[in-house]
Amino acid sequence: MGNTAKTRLGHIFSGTATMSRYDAAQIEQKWQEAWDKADVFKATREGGKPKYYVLEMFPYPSGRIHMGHVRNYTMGDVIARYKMSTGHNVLHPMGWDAFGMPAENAAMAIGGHPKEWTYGNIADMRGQMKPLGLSIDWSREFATCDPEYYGQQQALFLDMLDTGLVYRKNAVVNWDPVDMTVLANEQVEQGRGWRSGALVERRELTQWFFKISDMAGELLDAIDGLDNWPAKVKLMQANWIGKSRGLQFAFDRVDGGEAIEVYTTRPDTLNGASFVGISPDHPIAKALEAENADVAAFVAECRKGGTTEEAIETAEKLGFDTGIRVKHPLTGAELPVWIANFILMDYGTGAIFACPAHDQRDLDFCRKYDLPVIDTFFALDDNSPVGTEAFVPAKTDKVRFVDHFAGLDIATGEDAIDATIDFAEKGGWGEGVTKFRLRDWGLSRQRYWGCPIPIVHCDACGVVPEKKENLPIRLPDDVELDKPGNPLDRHPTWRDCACPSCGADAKRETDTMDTFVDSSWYYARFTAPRADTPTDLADAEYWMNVDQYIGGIEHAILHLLYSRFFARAMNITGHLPDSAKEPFDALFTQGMVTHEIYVTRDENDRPVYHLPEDIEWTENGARLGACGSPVEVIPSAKMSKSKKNVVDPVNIISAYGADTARWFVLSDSPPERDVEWTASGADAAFKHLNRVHRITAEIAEMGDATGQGDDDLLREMHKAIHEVTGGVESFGFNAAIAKLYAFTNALQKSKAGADAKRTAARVLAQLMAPMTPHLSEEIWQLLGGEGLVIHAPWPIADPAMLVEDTVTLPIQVNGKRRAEISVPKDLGKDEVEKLAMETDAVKRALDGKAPKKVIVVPGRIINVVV
RNA sequence: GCCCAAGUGGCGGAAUGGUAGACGCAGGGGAUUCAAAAUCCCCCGCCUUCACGGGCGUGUGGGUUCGAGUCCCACCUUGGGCACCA
Repeated sequence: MGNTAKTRLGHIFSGTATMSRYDAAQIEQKWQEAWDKADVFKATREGGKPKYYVLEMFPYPSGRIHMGHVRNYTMGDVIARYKMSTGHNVLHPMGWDAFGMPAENAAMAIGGHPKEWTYGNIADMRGQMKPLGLSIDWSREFATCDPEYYGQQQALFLDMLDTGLVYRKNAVVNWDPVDMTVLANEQVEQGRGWRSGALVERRELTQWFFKISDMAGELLDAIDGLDNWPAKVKLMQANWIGKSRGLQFAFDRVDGGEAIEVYTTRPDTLNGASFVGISPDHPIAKALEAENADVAAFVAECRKGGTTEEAIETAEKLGFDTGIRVKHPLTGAELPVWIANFILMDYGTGAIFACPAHDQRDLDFCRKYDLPVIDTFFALDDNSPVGTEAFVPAKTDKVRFVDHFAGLDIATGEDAIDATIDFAEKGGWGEGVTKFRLRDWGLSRQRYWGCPIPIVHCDACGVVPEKKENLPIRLPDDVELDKPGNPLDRHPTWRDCACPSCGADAKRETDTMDTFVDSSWYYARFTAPRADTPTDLADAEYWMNVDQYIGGIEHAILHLLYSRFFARAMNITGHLPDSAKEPFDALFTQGMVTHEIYVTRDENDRPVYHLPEDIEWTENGARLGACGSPVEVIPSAKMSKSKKNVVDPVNIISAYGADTARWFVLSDSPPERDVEWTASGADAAFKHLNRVHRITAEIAEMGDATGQGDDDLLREMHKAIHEVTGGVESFGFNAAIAKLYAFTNALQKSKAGADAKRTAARVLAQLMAPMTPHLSEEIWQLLGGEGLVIHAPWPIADPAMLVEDTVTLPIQVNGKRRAEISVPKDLGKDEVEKLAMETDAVKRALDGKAPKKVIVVPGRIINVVV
């Protein structure tokens, strides 16, 4: 329980007001029961209403909800409730992304079973989430670790295998040579295994892959149609897919061996080639590795370190001259072939030609190994040769080529590339090709707590898919998790099975699926969560697509790209209609919840972190409540357990109520940016809700007397309707709330009569209902609103009430504001200019002379240039 | 290393290329009260001025424009992602 919050607010509750006080706990329980009783959040296809599907990225069941969840689900709830009140059948489901490593880690660290740990956490989190009053259809809830869910996922896998979307090949993993186990990237710390501390190596395993690269072009082209996605996410995805056009050609070997195919996106720099580089995983490197101890040692050196692109890109550049020589296709010059650790086998052909003058990596490499650097072009105004910095102009910049083979002189990089590809194709020694950076999706994981891959290995038949009637292939419960490695691999009997093809004794695949598979189709499953096929087409047809998807920007690439792939795969396999190939119509990426960090130092000057609720504030700054030691305050960062800068939503809800928590996370920052949780901000939110409760209760008790300024109040009301509606529809929740503050101020100050005030207060309840649904129901009832506010149709602003008769125009002199005038809204340009020229400020600035220019923007501004 | 964002008062932030700082917090002053809390009213970017006013001001440096927080270029700092964290 958050003592700080309770103490801080004790005084609010101790008031002696005769009016009933704002009792959040009582109000929230009362209205949650009313909603349950009326079953208002059950998604149905009835009534001929348009549908609206709002989905927040489902949580990993860590066991505790955090403020990030509160923010994420509150945003979705605002949209869902708003859409309910605008006449939609709303689908707003919740589930659990329940497979993954933390459950296995917990089992290893504290004992127990991943299954029990996970389902226990789900129960806890559901219990913490329900008090938030979210408009969720809980009857559709599922966890990805339910056999009913992952069995359907296995069926999907088999269908994808049938259609050629799944295949096997070798791929590298992080290998811990001490624990003899595969490590996740997260488990590699500074190149070492997190438990053993051993230097990690890259090792090849045969693994299952989804053929996402087949759809690279389509996934890229379809980005254009994602009108309601953030531009930055679309750009990140486009860059990730990485379409490039380049030249593919071969270097003939001097020794007559098989030619080396290379791919380059800068064929125009072929004159500057100083060596040919191949990946340590290139077939030629592998062949040499087998017969040459020096090569084997070098390649082994290259395989040290993790598999991440970051590790490979930032590693020190290493090279080995193979002694092989190739012929430059144009000049006939001999070039050496080097093995280089920064060349990826996965991209292009796994071999390149290096042009050090115009590529920084190549240049660093050539300087290190003393290879020649040949300039192929210069800037138009600078002939100096490349030194330590490669000359890499934008492809749209014009440069001057030196003695170019395709006859180029001054040209842009783009034109030069096209001309070179043309030249090579005409000469018959090369071909223009389009390639993608996107690699196929490796889905095999050597872990227990995931969806088993429904495959059987038979000595006679080879790799055989399991029969659908045998699904789900369930995870065994009796496993030992106390040692590293995959417990399925060492289970005495689970692997044993009959071959689905010939019936002979066979062995199950022991790898499980990447948890990204689980989250790549859950949105489709929510449309028919109990169907005995992956989806029910009629339900999918009605509810898909997700109209509004909401989640963290950290999922901008992988999760969203994999989901887009899966929707297409499900369409091909008959589980989704054509209309649902692109599953998320609109995407919103919200920011994180942050908090200040409080730290003291131990005797060794190491930081000791403290929870916000243990801090006291004095005139001299922050100190520890218990002992009074001064505390250093570090600027806000993402809430994390290790830094203890966390505020538990459960504490906040019991101190202030859910409506305050919801109001605050929406009010203080634009939703796409981070929000800093502050105790004073939460207090302010709570005080405001108290004030709304008090004001509306007073209005409810007013007599029917007429007052002054009814029309002004109603104008304010219509403006509030207009702006709050716009704010909600455009995810401007903080702006909508600012308007609600202003409208509340206007309502409080207004001297209007009871009728106008009640009308305005009921509209206030409606406008606040998506954000503070419990308080809104209470006010609505108090003011005699009909039924539940969740069922009341959203108010519509009267355009006639939104226009002002006069406008205030600022007058600038040379772009600086010097005066303002108030004029009728429709006054003509010439009259406005005349009035402006007569103001003192303009006369003073002109000093009797004529202005150079006068700009009048009607209804906006006047600028006099002197 | 590569890709993508974000930087505005003491603080969170607002602002279709058109009055920078809406709204909220913190702070100051006042009303109410025996007193306090709660509540209500007023002030509140920085410098300068008794005041009227003037100058400066949206991370830094340039540019486009009658006019730039907003558009363009370069840089700095912080955050997200980099394919086995979810």
